Amino acid sequence: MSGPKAKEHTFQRIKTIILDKINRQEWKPGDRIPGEEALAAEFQCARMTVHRAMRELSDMGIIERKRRAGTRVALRQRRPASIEIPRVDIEVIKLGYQYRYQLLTREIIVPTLQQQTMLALDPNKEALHIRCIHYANDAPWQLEERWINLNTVPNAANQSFEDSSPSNWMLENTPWTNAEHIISAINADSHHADLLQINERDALMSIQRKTWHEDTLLTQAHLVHPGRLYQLSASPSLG
Amino acid sequence: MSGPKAKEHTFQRIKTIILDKINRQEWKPGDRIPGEEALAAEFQCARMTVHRAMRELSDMGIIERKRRAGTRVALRQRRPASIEIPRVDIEVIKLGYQYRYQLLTREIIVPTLQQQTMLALDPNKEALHIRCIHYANDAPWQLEERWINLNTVPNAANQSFEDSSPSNWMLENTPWTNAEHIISAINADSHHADLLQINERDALMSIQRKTWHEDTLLTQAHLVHPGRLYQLSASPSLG
DNA sequence: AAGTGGTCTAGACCACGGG
DNA sequence: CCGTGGTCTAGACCACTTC
Repeated sequence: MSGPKAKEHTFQRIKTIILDKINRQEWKPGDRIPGEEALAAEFQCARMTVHRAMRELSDMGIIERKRRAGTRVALRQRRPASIEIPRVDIEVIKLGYQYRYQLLTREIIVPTLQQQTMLALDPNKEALHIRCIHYANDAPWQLEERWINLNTVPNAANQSFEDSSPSNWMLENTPWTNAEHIISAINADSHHADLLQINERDALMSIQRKTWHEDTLLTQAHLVHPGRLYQLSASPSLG
Repeated sequence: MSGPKAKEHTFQRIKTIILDKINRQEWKPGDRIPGEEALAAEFQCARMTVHRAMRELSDMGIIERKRRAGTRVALRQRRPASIEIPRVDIEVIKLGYQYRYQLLTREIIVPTLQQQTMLALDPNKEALHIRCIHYANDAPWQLEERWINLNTVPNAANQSFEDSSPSNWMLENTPWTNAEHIISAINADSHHADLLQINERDALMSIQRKTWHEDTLLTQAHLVHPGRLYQLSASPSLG
């Protein structure tokens, strides 16, 4: 019973072979590797097919390519990793817990000067400020504090956010083009301790997310998780 | 003074146009997008060129493609972000601090049973255990605790690690094929407080990294940063 | 069964940048 | 300069999956 011979694509086969040579140190960092035409001849395929394989290896950071100079095994092995920051409700359910959402406060106010500069909001303009908690099996999972720019997302003013969380609403109703995350570890203050039902000074994982459409800020969120419960995992984005 | 007309590649132009239509909600999530042949006719180019553009959009998670069913704007917008876990010495220098490294302990011992299972090390086999600190301007920046599998990385036994850190040595001398990172927030214990010159219970950012070559574990590292000083940033991997 | 995307080819011209 | 990679073409056949 030999397994069904899944036909491997030529470009994938070439990738695997090149990767293998690099991993076995047959080609060491800095070494020049044969050009596309030579490889195409060796693998009996079109140059485009080799090119596809090499481009993907280049995207992975395994090799470095320069015109005229040719292709070399990358010297400095990067550690780029892909991290998925998931929708909080989906994540909680996927872990087998029951998800619940609670709105704490919702107000349309003028941010303080400090917040204006931090959030890149217009001075003296009102913005929507929301605080809410996401629960997993009635245990606080994430505290969310969010500012929404009413200039760019005016519809948000009509939403009560009593039943559905602003993060989901934003994701589903507002197209965005860019986002930035800052991940850090902080100590819980008395406020955090109260809301998240933990002790003061407990370690918290903090995620600050800013979301833009083109060049205009849509929303800024500060997401805080109890450190004991929460972890992010990152793995290399492989080809 | 119109800028120099940098020639934009056709596939890139197509990507931009499609992305723009999606961002402008002209094509909404779930909508079907014209097929490759239709787009090729519209853009007056070969189908392969359209395919390249669409494949990259698909890799970005913007669209979803299925044979026969066609291409649709992705319903569930993913938030994959790219995070770079840098070499500690390079990062410290890049921030403008002076880098210093100090070895604390280095011993070849048999891991405890708990460590054996955690590290996937062979039972009753010796492994190299290292503890060291990385400083930025004489302030502790990162505490590193590392196990190295001597079956797969025998050369490590000959390294003193007194002058250069094991993480750099591993990166430069040992090819690896896969890695996994777990990021969490923890409270400092008395040990941490002592070594990192902080207070007990201060928040720490913990990064646990396992590195493999094919299916064999090479090394496992626990990297701990004072939370006040350290933050990771993640941004979408754009095309 | 038929329409869609996925791969591949054998050429071509172009752009970059090291020799 | 000129070798190398980068893109593009106009076709072809194949694989998948829904109609």
